[in-house]
Amino acid sequence: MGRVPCCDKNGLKKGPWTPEEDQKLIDYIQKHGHGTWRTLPKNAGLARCGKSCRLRWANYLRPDIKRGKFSSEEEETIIQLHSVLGNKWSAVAARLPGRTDNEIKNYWNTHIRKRLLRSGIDPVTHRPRLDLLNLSSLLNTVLFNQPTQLNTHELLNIAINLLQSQCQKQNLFKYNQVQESQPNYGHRTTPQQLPSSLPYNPTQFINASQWQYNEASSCNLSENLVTVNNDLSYQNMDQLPKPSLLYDAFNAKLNSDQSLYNNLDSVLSTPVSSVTLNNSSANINNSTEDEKDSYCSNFFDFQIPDLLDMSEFI
DNA sequence: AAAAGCCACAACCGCCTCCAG
DNA sequence: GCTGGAGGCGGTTGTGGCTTT
Repeated sequence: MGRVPCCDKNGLKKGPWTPEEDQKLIDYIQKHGHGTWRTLPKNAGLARCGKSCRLRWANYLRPDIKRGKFSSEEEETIIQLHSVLGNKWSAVAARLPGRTDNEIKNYWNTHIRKRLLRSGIDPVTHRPRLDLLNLSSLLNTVLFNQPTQLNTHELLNIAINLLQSQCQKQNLFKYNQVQESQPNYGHRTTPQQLPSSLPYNPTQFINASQWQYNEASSCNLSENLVTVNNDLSYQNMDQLPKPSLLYDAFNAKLNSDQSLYNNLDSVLSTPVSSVTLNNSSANINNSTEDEKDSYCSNFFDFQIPDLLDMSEFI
């Protein structure tokens, strides 16, 4: 049989509220308070159900509602709260004075969720969507300083793994072709000078005068989960890696153990569902604006189009 | 200029929890 | 302890306005 409806809907109006209805509801509540919502419509002379009245009041007519565009601060607050509370819109709204759960929910679905997706962030887990990542989007994230939960090294590391895996799978990328087609990449060391042992360890490609780690990081793959152990911390932002090192590392990996790539290939052939980051204290989002500026200027010195062209080999 | 598509958001629906009787 | 009503909540839909074709 199901549940009895909250009110008798025969003859009750639905749809958008008219200004006259709004005024009746406001006048009644200001005079008597809302009391029992079920009996309010009749007392206020409204042909609506109590539930409709309650929603109209709570989401639109309440005097303490702040209307208008969400500020960037409010947007950031919503994202942070959502990462902790999930779709508990009423709980999120309780921490944003003047905003209703319905308004926040709508704003999330129409604006924030889409923005996160465009940035490669899963709006449910607030983690990068590795199943959608490719080299150019990764680099765009780094180069244009878009919000991300991965730091530069992690992005480069994953980009290398993904790119290599896909190149191996499709057999479209030939080492010699790259070597011949690439112009001078500034500080890039030649592939012959790079070690070919695996697993890939980024510290092997580091010029100590440019950047350094306290500890090396690692990237573990198992079934649908990628775990990036971020046990490193940067001495300062100027010591972050330059994208040219991606090319170096990439070349080095092309000479490396096939078995690892076969393993990567099998792992990455199924969509990766999530990423677990440990100790992400080096996240650039925690940096000051000056540090970010310095950090970005390093990248814009690099030949971005040439690097991005590498994605065409995928 | 008209039709189609897209977007934002108010409003609705159904399920859940709480609590009084 | 059980029942049912009231309110709360989150997902979804309807619709009007704007943009694109």
